[in-house]
Amino acid sequence: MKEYIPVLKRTRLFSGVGEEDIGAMLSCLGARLLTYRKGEYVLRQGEHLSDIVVLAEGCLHIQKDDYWGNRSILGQIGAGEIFGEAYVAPESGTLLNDVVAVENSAVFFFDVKRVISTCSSACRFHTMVAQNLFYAISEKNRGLVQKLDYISRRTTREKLIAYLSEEARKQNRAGFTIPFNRQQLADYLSVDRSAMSNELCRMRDEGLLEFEKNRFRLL
Amino acid sequence: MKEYIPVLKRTRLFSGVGEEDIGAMLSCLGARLLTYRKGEYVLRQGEHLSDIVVLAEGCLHIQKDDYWGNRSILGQIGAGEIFGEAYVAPESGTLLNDVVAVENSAVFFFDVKRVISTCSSACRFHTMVAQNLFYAISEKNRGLVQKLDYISRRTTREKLIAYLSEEARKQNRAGFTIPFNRQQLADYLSVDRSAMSNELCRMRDEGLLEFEKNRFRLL
DNA sequence: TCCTTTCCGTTGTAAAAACAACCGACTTGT
DNA sequence: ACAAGTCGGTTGTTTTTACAACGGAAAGGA
Repeated sequence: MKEYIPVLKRTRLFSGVGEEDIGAMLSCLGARLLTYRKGEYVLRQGEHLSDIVVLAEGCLHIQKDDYWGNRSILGQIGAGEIFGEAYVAPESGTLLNDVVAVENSAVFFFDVKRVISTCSSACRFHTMVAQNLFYAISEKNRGLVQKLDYISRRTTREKLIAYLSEEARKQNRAGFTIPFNRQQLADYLSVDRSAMSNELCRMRDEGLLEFEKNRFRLL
Repeated sequence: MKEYIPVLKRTRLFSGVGEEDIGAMLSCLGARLLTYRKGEYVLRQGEHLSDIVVLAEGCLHIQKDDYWGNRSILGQIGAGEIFGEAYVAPESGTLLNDVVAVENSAVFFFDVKRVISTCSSACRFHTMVAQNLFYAISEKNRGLVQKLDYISRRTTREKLIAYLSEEARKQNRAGFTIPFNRQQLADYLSVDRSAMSNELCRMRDEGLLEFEKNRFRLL
């Protein structure tokens, strides 16, 4: 476990906490470290979860098989990232997805009850970890609300406008770059790539915007 | 402020806390109570927010005007409900929506920093309120992930299947009722009502399911 | 340099959704 | 009992998307 403390130190959850303090806190947080081989399931859809999951090493996929066996990959978890925050409330429903190791991986599990109840012993930074977790969920929440705002538009054009306007506003200038290539943007907005590419060019021809690669300018 | 303590007692945030303890906690949580007349803005898109908002009385709409002035209503806040959890992280982006009073309303604002940092004085239930908030966000998060899972499907049929399967699984029986009428379900899934109604009947004719009003049975 | 891969625009076709409009059943209030 | 409103199904038309397939440009590696 100790060997991963430098990794933990760089995570959102332990931001602002020193390595010695992390080491001292591990038992107090009920930390468990498990390793998985490529292809193994870390969590399964339908299970209950009462731990916050932090990936120390490797790569996980969040995926779902529908009842015809079609698999869709909803997300990826890289080293240092958190998972499970949405499922740890006492009355929470079960996991909505499978989590599978796509590389050999090392995974920390922290008992959420012990994370958010400050312990009686003298963990100086326990409160900070709890707050980090709180803020992490809060920001994830905002990201979900935003994505939902884009995706709930009816047409591809509306989705693009919603996304690009927000990105322009956020970067606060006429020209801005987006962190996606075409395929990734299409996946993010849940539309077909070629249809989206089509729509983008049509909007350009109508004089609504300009673009080159992932650099855009709204007119 | 005191007159709303019975209302607060029934909220998710103060669940498990007695009225006297709530009263004692109000100042310690940095509570402010503001009233709004019907039509007034409570919060505006683009603002920063560092408070958790609890509606004590009235009704608020979460809405957004796009840059052509088209207004869309994304949600409603009823008495006792919480808002703002997605925006209170220190580095969080600004509010993505307007919040408007559609009735005369009374609104509590709680400084989020004071909610999640247990105070030095002897607020016995402060920790419980912080945990309640944490779990509330966590569950809201799960709801968003789930909705996103439905809406990101390409066709109306796929959205319906995703939603109905999950609802069947959740209620754990072949027959189940949904908490929406047709228009509300269409709004929730972000599709056209008549197109959805069409698709539902087509699925029924194909023998995939049966329904009557808001009672369904998957076959 | 040559080969392979990735990225992105383009086209055509088939499928699906949006939209508008209408109807009958049922509820609700007066 | 009547009028008004809500709800859900249906139809037909137009718009939009998905899908498959192709080609050229650019990037990267052997």
